Amino acid sequence: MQRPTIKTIAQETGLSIATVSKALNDSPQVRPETRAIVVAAAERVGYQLNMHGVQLRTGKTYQVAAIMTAPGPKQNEWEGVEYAQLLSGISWALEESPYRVSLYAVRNFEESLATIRQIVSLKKADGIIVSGTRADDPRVRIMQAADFPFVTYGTTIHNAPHAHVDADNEQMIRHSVARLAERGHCRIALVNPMAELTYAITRLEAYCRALETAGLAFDPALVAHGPLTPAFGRQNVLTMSELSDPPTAYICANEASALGAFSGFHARGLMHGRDAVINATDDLNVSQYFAPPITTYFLPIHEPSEMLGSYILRRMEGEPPEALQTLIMPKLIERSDDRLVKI
Amino acid sequence: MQRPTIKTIAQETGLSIATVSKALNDSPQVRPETRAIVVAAAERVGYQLNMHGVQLRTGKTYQVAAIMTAPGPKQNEWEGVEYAQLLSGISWALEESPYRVSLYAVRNFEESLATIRQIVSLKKADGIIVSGTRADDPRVRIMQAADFPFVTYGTTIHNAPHAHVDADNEQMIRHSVARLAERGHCRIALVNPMAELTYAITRLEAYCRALETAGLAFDPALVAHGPLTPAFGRQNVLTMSELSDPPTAYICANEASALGAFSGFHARGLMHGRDAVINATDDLNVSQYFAPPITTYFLPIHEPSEMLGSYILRRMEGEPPEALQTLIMPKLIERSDDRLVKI
DNA sequence: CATGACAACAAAAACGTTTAACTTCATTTG
DNA sequence: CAAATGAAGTTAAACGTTTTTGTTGTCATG
Repeated sequence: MQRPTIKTIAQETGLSIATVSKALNDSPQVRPETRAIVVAAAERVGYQLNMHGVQLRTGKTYQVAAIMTAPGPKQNEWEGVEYAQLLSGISWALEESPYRVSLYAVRNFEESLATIRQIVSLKKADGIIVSGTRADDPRVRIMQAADFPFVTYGTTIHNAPHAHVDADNEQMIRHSVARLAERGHCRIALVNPMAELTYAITRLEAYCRALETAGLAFDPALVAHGPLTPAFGRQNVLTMSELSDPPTAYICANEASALGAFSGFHARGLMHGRDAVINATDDLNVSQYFAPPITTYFLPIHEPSEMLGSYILRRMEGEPPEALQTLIMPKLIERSDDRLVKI
Repeated sequence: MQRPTIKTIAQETGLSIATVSKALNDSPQVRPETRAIVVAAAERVGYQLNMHGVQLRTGKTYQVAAIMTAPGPKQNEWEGVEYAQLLSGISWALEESPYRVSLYAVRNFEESLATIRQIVSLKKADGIIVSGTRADDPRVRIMQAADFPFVTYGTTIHNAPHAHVDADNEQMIRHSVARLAERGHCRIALVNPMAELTYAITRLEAYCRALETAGLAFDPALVAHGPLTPAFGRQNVLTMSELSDPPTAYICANEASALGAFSGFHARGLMHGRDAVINATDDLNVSQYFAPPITTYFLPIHEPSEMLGSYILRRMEGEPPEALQTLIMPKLIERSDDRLVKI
């Protein structure tokens, strides 16, 4: 048997399809009794709205595009693993809505730009969620110029205000540096994401200011920018530990690089808590299983991701972007004392 | 200005929309010269196919549903992180096709069942990719009964043949056990996924057979089934290391549980290579950054994931499932000798 | 009582595409 | 040469909605 349509219900009830449609959409043009009849009939025949008809008629796609920048298949690096949780958070936030998340995996920034351009111009989605923002992000410009609803995971600096969610990197780094300084660290390394990303800039600035506040000198040799992979974290420890005045603390931007830093410790024969300590920003709460567990600023990733989902819904409803901006302060989890115990 | 449609091209060329449509779809009913004219006009006006029209007319959705079982937001466990890579691999495989991957995040098996039931009955997608298969998987039954194209990541045992991709767990475990036995291990622990999953069964059987071949006794106390989180890996080491005759080797089903096992080593004061060793199955190649790096069977996840993508395309083309079944043998990467060095 | 306003529904058009059925004309066939 | 065939188009219907416009009947208004 064929799948029932509003036509089926129209025949069933003796009403016109127009009335059926209006009844199902709670139009004030049908009176309650009629609506009840329609709804009952719909129930009876097992009617389910056919989205394709709606999409063609209204031009809406009921798709939210999630742009996911994942490394190419050649590298097998532990990068971008938190996307899984990010995506499921978004997906859950859209669960009650008619929207679905449509995945666009891209290899790099340029591809994400091209993809977004295409989605916007061909209206392949009603909203876009994008991460890895830059200080002046051309993707944000494109979407704003087209008045296209979007939310970013990460902030921008030079763009007009837009809906965004991010960790409060500024506060977090300030607090982190101050805390380590209190514990006697004078040489604090910053393992930062790639320099063009906004949060690299934010973190670097916060780092500099916090050093200044603590009366510590800034040394460019203690700052590194790059992909937040274990390889990168490891490499930084290998390099920096060879300095004449090596760091006694590493602030890693995520858990992957922190794990790599541990690997560097192992290679150099360094011991955590004696020669140096590692702190990190934690999305997945996995650093509790490091040996030893390390102190992190923990932001359960489902929080920002569900927020991204609900924000894009509200943006698509027409809510102004200014009302949809949140910085979340990650929670400090002290798993180690982080004072150096010189034996 | 409005977005051009085939109507625009029809006016532009003086042909009917039917001919335009056929020309663009390479129908043999239009002659090459006409086709060339149409294509040129399409190019000139910047025509792009509107999928909504196609979808309504043909009933095809051009969506591939990826069912992703992610843990609920309460747990913040390092679980299912490889989904990110899996999804991007699928997405890339579909890149040249008109299909998009539509994400369905579910919390557990029951939800995945309900979701698949819905996708199939309401035809919300043209194909489904699902993972976490069980020995007799009701989801597979549903899709087969509806003659719905699908590919599973993982095998089944009691279901009719279907398209699937998986690691060759049988071979891998046999090899792994034999290799450890060769190196003098008599007490080999198996940290296995949840018991209802097919690959738990496959691994367990292979484990038993390999023990027998090696002339070793099977001890149920050395086998554990559960969620492949770091917590689970850790817990198993904590428990098993307290046995009167504790394991000297742990075979972990993934890197997350292996990391947790290390955490257990640290808690119990065990030293890798002296008291016991850890081997794992590696998707992400991250265990090279463990301290010390461990021996793994490495299957770069982009391989099976791109295969999933191309298989679902071929299934949707109507290719029989029997031709779309692959077990991939992961590559052994020996990062440690794995003989115990009793000091 | 004629007029207009309003409520509640119906008719019909439209979104962009594919495709079955039909037309036209040139070419082959017996 | 009449009839059949085939090539290359065209016409029109259809997919399932939403929405504009139209119709009908009731009721209040002056």
